[in-house]
Amino acid sequence: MIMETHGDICRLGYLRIIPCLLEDGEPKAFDFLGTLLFEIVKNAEDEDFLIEKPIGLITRPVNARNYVTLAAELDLIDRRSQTLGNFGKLYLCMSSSARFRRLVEGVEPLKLIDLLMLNDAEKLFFLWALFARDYPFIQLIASWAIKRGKFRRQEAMIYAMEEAYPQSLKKILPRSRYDEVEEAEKLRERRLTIGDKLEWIKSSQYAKYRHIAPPRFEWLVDVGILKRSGRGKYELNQQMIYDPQRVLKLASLTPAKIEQYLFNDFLKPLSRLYRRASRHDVFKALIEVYGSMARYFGEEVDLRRMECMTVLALIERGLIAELNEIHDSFNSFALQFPDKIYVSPGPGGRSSLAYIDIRNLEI
DNA sequence: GGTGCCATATCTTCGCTGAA
DNA sequence: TTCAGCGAAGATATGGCACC
Repeated sequence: MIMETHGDICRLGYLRIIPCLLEDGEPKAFDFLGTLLFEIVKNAEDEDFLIEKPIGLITRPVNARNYVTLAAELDLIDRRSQTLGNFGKLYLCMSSSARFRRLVEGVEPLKLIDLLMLNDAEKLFFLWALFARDYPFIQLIASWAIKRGKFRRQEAMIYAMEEAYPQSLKKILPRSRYDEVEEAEKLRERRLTIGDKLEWIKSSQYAKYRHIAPPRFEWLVDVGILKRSGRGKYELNQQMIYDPQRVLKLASLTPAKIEQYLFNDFLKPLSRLYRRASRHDVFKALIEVYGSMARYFGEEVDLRRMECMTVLALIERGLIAELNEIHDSFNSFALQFPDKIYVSPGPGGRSSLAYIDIRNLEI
């Protein structure tokens, strides 16, 4: 679960720049990254887009820095080494990252709308990262939001902080930190003792609410589940590419089961938007994804992750294939080219590692 | 009244120095 | 060589305020 958030960090789109800043492999202090991020985005203009009054814009180095912290929480950055984290490496394996590389290199400027809006593959990527890293808080919030359909921010904050937050802490914190759970369970009681609304809004408890709950609803807007319907109001996004019932199912799963569902049944509604990938498409995408992943993770790459990334790579090309199909294809390619494609057990036997000799493989 | 943005106080970690 | 003490730098939590 993401423990550090700030009211500023509402836009996931900015996070795509951060892995590109770390691609050289050199460790970078968070303040330095924040300054770089600020310098890159400060000149992005877009008068048409600004009419919609988007929130969470980077306007100062200090809020750019808060985005760097969020990137670390989402494992785009590895906090200890201050280099690329696992999700940061995975994002760089997507072809969608190319334009942010060019932006960082100063080759191609981008408009504000390009910095903030995610394409479908990126929406799925961030949904994956959020549900994996903010478990179980984001799941509870997403379920509540879908069941409500339409709601005000105030009521959403109350639910998030007084129900979802204590439940989530209870699930993830060890017994030694049970006092934090007990503190969270008293939030409602404490709020109710503050009679005056003005006093409530000025209270430190309200300040805490503002920094923890609202960004999460904005993230659900960015991944396409919710949409803003006026100041401080949200509703279900009727144009969402997903099926709300499948989002509810996804929100009920433990992190270990998320990938299996997200990249299989969850994708079925996308079939009406994308052309079915052929075996040749799948093979080509697998080889390319392997090539990218080998660059960041070494020659033996996590098979499951490679297959998930292949789903995203196909969506980037306007094609769709589910994880099970990709897995079957990989197995048949491994049988066809046993000397060039093989799988070995990963550390601890939990995952499988794939190796593909791409130099001598004819597609 | 509610929201979004910005600043800063406080806490934590890191790294250097010198004494044992 | 180890470790305590200290200052600096970095990280985090919270509060204030302008504006809608």
